[in-house]
Amino acid sequence: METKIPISVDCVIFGFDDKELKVLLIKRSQPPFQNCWALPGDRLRIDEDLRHAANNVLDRLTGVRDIYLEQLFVFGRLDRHPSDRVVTIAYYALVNISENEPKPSSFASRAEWIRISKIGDLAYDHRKILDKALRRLRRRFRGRPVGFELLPEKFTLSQLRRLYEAVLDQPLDKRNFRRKMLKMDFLLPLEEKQKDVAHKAARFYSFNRERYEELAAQGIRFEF
Amino acid sequence: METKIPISVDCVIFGFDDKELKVLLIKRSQPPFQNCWALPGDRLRIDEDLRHAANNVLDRLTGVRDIYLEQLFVFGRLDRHPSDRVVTIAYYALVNISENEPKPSSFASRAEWIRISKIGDLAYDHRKILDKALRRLRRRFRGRPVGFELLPEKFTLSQLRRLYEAVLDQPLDKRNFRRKMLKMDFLLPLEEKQKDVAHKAARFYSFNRERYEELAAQGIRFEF
DNA sequence: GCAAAAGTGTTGGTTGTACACCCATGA
DNA sequence: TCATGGGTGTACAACCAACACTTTTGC
Repeated sequence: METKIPISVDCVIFGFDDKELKVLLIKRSQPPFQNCWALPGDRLRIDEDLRHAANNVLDRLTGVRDIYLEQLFVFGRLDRHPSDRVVTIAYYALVNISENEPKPSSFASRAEWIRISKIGDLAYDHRKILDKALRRLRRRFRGRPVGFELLPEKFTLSQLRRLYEAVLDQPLDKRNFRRKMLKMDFLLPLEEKQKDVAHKAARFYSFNRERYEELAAQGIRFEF
Repeated sequence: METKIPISVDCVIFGFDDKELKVLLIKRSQPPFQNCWALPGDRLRIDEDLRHAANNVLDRLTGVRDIYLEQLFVFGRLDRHPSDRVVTIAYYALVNISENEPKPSSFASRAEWIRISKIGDLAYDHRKILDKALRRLRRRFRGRPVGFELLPEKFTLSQLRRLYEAVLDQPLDKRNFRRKMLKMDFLLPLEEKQKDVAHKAARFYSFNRERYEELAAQGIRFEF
């Protein structure tokens, strides 16, 4: 009985443009699913480490590189691929859109940031993979402070709040949000403020990752 | 470039004997890692669905069958197998020890429930897999009411508390635990009480899964 | 001066935590 | 009658949700 099976990796890359949550998709230039939108993904080679493979695939198809990919789930239904049996390992990541301009290549004729709300069906079972990634993302946002990867280095508390509102898909009270976040004590207030805005300039903050790790190591729980 | 890769499935099966958390292990009768303890696991066949494969493997090696296995993680380091490259998909489950007496067969010379605290190193990277499963188990126990699978159908609140104490590895206040659990309103108090115990007989409860699903569907969060 | 977003406190209700004694039972 | 675990209540602290006005800025 055959026990060697093709494995692929697929990447769900989330970005945020200060208003909406987006995902990095490619348009396939080849069958199967020619001209369909799909998650960037390709076969795993036998000498590739899994996470490296995911990074390589992503780079090959979209030019996005060197990001931290986290394993999401394995999808292995017998019928998930139209011809072969292919087991796919899905990875996901959060990145800053403005620092990751996609450039299509290989079998991707296009590679673009697409708004979540505009995404319909995708190639293979990629829509299911995306939905799973979205559920995971929401759970993560409630359970601990993530998502700083989706923002620029310096951000205002309103930007951070809008991100949470976009991901959790619900409005959040400005004052309570601010208090809760600042109490956690891993946001570093900067001297710098917004400029050229038609309203009171907001203070910038940066995420103090070291402080966060320190607190997390002490077992502190950051519920949201 | 070769892109077909052997895949295996490994199962981390947790049980609880009213005192300690245990895991179902096999002793391998074949190389590699002959005579080492290992998680029950074997190759995935090309026509097997993933979860079925995990159930089949578990049944073949230990006789434990028809349990709900949840996907844990994929382990795919290039060096995790001494000769080939094998990517493994780990599954985990919680079962009631007294209803799942292991019977070794196939390449398992033994199949036993082993106390977590007694487990040293295991074959392959199985120790790492076990550690990951333990971390997941603890997180699950905090985040929602799980673990009823580890108990008999009817159980006392003390049994439930001892389970939580064993998994979370910390003592819990009797009164607070009781209040918190009962407030969640998915434990069904039964008329039946303990018998032949040298102290006041405790009331039995059962887990009202329907009520739980109903509450969960309403978006109620059960933090512990 | 107006539109737009920033920033700021208080209150009432809920929840979590710490803690100690009496009860029922079998040996 | 003693040892064992079952079962119960309260008080204080911490946390959360709801809510409105003043400030700064560019146009």
